[in-house]
This record gives sequence, C-alpha cells and structure tokens, in this order.
Amino acid sequence: MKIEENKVPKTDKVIHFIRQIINQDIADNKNEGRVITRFPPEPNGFLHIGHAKSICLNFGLAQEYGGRCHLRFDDTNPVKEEQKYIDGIIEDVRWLGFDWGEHLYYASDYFEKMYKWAEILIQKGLAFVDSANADQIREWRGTLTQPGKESPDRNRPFGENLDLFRRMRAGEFEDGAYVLRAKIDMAHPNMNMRDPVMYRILKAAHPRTGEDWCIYPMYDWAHGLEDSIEGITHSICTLEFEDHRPLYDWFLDQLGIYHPQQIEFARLNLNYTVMSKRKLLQLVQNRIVDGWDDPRMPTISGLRRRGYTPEAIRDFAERIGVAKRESMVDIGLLEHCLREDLNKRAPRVMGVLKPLKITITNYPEDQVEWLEAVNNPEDESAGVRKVPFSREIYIEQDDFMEIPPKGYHRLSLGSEVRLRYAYYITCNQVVKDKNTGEICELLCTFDPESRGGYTADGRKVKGTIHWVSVPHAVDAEIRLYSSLLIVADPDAEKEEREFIDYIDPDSLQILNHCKLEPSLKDAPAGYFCQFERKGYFCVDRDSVRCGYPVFNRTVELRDSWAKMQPSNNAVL
RNA sequence: UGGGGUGUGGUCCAACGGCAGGACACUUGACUCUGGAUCAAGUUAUUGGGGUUCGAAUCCCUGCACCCCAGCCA
Repeated sequence: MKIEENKVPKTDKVIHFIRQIINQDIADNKNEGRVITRFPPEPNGFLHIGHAKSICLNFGLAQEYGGRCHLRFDDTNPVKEEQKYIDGIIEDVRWLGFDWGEHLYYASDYFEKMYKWAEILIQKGLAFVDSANADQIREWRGTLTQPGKESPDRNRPFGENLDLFRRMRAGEFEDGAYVLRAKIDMAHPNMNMRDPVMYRILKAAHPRTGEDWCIYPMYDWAHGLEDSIEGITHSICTLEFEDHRPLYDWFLDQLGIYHPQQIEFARLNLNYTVMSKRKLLQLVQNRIVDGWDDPRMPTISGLRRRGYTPEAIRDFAERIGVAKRESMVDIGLLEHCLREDLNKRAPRVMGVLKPLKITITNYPEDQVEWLEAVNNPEDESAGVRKVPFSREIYIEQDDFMEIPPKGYHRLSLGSEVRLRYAYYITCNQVVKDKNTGEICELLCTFDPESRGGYTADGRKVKGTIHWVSVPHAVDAEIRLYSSLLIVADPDAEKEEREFIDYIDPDSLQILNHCKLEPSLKDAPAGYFCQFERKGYFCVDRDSVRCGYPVFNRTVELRDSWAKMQPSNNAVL
C-alpha cells in the first residue's frame, strides 16, 4: 500500500529509514497504526551519549507518532547488575527530558512467564537440557566456516528434559551443570542458530528478585518475549543484533505469540572520546578520571556536570541522523549544538581566568561606579545588571601584549582599548618583576568622556576586553577541560596500542584565584553562564564543599583570533 | 574460504530512474561595545569495472574495501 500523507505526522525532520518503515506500517495499518517503542538498558553501567541517541530515537518516535515508549531494564544477568545503575539510568533518562509514564518495566518481572514458555518449547520438542560444559558447547558449536556437531543430550526424551529443567529451577544443580538449549540446527550458517543457550544456572542474588531464581534467561530468548509481552511494535536496537534477528523471530514464531519487528541502526561513535562501557569503566577504575560523572566523560552524568543541556543533546541526536552505516561523528557538532543552545540562554558575566592587574592612575582613589551591563544580547528579557568599576581592575593576561603582532586588537603599550560597559583606557607603563622580568602590573589612564563605552566624538576603538574590579572581585576555581584522547580514533591508529596510551594527561587544568564579578558570589551548583569572550561555564557541585565558587568550563567560545595564531594550531 | 551488513564532499545525513541537497567543519567578505552571535558568498562527494535506459548514486552483473558473528554477556 502506498503511504498516505495524511496518516503520518508532518515534520521538517529527515525521514530516515526507521521513520519510513513506521510510515509504511501505518499506511498498511499494521498494529492498527500504533507505535510502541522501548529503551531497554541493562543496569550494568551508566548511560553515555551513545545511549542518548537511542533514547532520543525511541522516545522521540513515540512522541512523533502519538505512541509511547517504555523504559525497561533488561536485568537478566544478576552477576553484573546493580540497583545503583538502575537509579542512575532513571535519573539520566528523566534529565534528558523523557517520560515513560507508568511504563517502567523490568525483564525480571516476566521471569515466570518466560519460564512457562520455555516449558512449552520443551514440550514441543524444540528445547532440551544439555549437560555439556561451556568448553564442550564451544567446541561443538563449530566455526564460522565449519558446521557444529549436535550435543549427545540433544535427543533426550522430552519428559526427562522437563524434569531436569524443573530441577534446574528448583536449585538442585550447581552453576554450569546444565543449560537449556533451543533445538534448531547445528549446521546453520548463522552461528546464533546453532542450538543457542536459553537458560543458565546462576546462583546469584538479583537486585530485584533476590534469591527467587537460580536460572536466568539469555538475551536472545528473553528479549523478544519482553517485547512481545509489552506489545512493542518497533523493537529498535543496534547493528550487532542484526545476526540475532532470525533467532528473535524464531522464538516468537515457535511460540505463536505477538511478534514485534526488530529494526537495527548504527550506534553512535564520537571522535576524541571513548564510548564502550568497558573502556569507560577502565577510566574510572584506573582513576584517570574522577568518576562516572567526571566532566570529561561522555556519560550523561558527566555531560550534565560539565554543563551540557538536555536540549543540546536532543538537538544533536536529531542532527546526526539515523542510518545503518557505521560512522564517526565529529565532536564539533555536539559542541555546536551546545553553543547554539547556550548562546540563547546563558546570562553574560565577566570573569578573568588569568588575572593581570591594572591601576588606572587618573581614576579617583576611593571612587566606585556601578555601571550597567547587558545580561544577554540575544535575549532582551534577560535585562541588565550593575557591575562595579574602580581604580584597580583585573584584565586577562592574554589581553595585553607589550609588542603586539599584526592584527592584535587588544591592549598594548600606548594603545587604547575599551573596557566592556566601562571606559576607554590607554596603557602607559608596564611594571615588571625585577627578578623574573614577568609583567606584574599595568599603569593606564582612562578617558572620563567614554563612560559606558562610548565617546561623543564617535571614535572607533577596535578592541573590547572584559575586566573585574579588584576590591569587588570574587575568587574562584575554574576547571578547564579538553579531550581525553589525543587522537581522533585510537582504533584507527597504525600502532597496536591500547586506547589508554592515547589519553591526554593534561585534559584537566585547574585555575585558582580567578577573578569574577561580584554577582557570581553565591551562584548555586548547576548555575550556567557565559564568561564574555571566554566561553560557557557552570558551577560545579564542589562549590559547596570548597566554600568558594568552582566553575567548570562547559565549552569555549569559537575563537577566530586564536585560530589565526600559528602557535595555537598544535593545541587544536 | 560460512553467514549477516555497509560504501555519497574533511565529518554526519538526504536524494528511492529525472538539475547530487542540508548540517557541521573550512575559506572569504559584511556587521559588531564579546575576535562571540548574526548575515552573505565560496571550496570540496556518489567504491572500481561492465550492462539496462533518452536518462543511473538509485536497477542488473562482477570486483574491491570496511564492520559484525564462533559468551552459560547484552
């Protein structure tokens, strides 16, 4: 049937292949037009930006098509799963902005049902209890090019299978003594179809079912059943499960129960970062990072702490698209989405990261002026605030050069520059440390006629720099982050080295005694803003513990000046 | 050397027999009290070879490259 335009939602989004499939299903009136998806994490780790792609896809599709998306924990392996991961995942999905209503499920809630279905398969002669050990099963499975061989237990009478399976459940056997296997085809070219294991004995406490069970279902057996029970229409997963689809289909067909459609798409890869749970865990355990929510981590909790917004992540997920080809997305796109969101919303403030003191010699000694500053030029409703100005101020070390290169718009000896929202100043003298020769102070004069940053004569001042009044400055710690990896893709490197060898030891830089304008004194954890000309920053939760503000640099502003400087190219 | 997938600018995604388009990145210019933002312009692509067709990224044949599968993980 042709797709009828009026039945599918209007959208300016890309109609990727999954939307096409759904549109076709709706046109065919498959599932009476329902769209029910699910996000099925295993609670054995924290979520990362790759999961966010899947979350946005599944929940997003459900929203677009007026359906629903279930949050389902695929908790079928108690030896790896923990309650803390369940809690963390719930928090992260919610933070991303998605709501599953009452549709929070656990695979473990279906264990009894699954067990009954397993007995049915045994009764149909389609499953058997195998006493072979793991090594034997592996050996008899054959190889990619050679067929496997049938287990001697394969033709066990069904009564015996049933009895053994019941005793497996009853806890009569030790781990590994028996498994339940599907009886399919040991010569099948698809390895997954060579009598796959359905249940194994695992005498482990389960975070939810405790000691109720000592046999646990394998993914291939369990997943389709979970989808079927919940009435999932489109079961979306990643590419590596493509080979498993025939088995997914087989179980459902043999049981004759409702059969959702499995659809596979390519997982997200991001350059300059690592994405697998294993590698992320390695970073945490080796204390290369501060924990799962270290702001350098691509975990949802890490991104959140870094200052990423859910809006930016959702926008990113939409922009990268959905397809079947494996790809490597540029981290620059994520940062672009972030800047675009923050540009609209982040209040502007002034903060000096690496202070250089200026004394304005012709400014009255005890005078303080509160000058008006715009909070957000992109958002008039953000209003204005007053910032104190005095005889002594800090500017950024980078904003002064004794001998400026060509094209330098900032302050230099003898040149005039605008202090944002304040005055024009001219540098007259450089004070240096007698021993080291380092610049420690600048003596400048200001033009009283330029109050607010304009003069009546309308003369052009090319450079505008930010500043903070010395007596009013709030001391802060600022944490600067760069990529964890020094190469875009460790796996693509010629040398056979571990990703850990490509870790940048200097990806975290801590700046102390940074100087912020006084409005930031009591900014609460999570508060985000733009330090003008520097980037977007947010207050870290460590602020509370430290007793002074601690800011994370979320992302730098684009800097076309820095890009022109050859010395900086190496850093990029 | 079995099976399952995938090949479009630097990167990601479109185009589903009819002018290869968008986003990011990059370059240039304009504007600017953030070297930000904004605006304008521009560079760069269909895996090779054959075939069908008036016409092929798209259909057919045949190579090549890359990814996944031999857990009692998911």
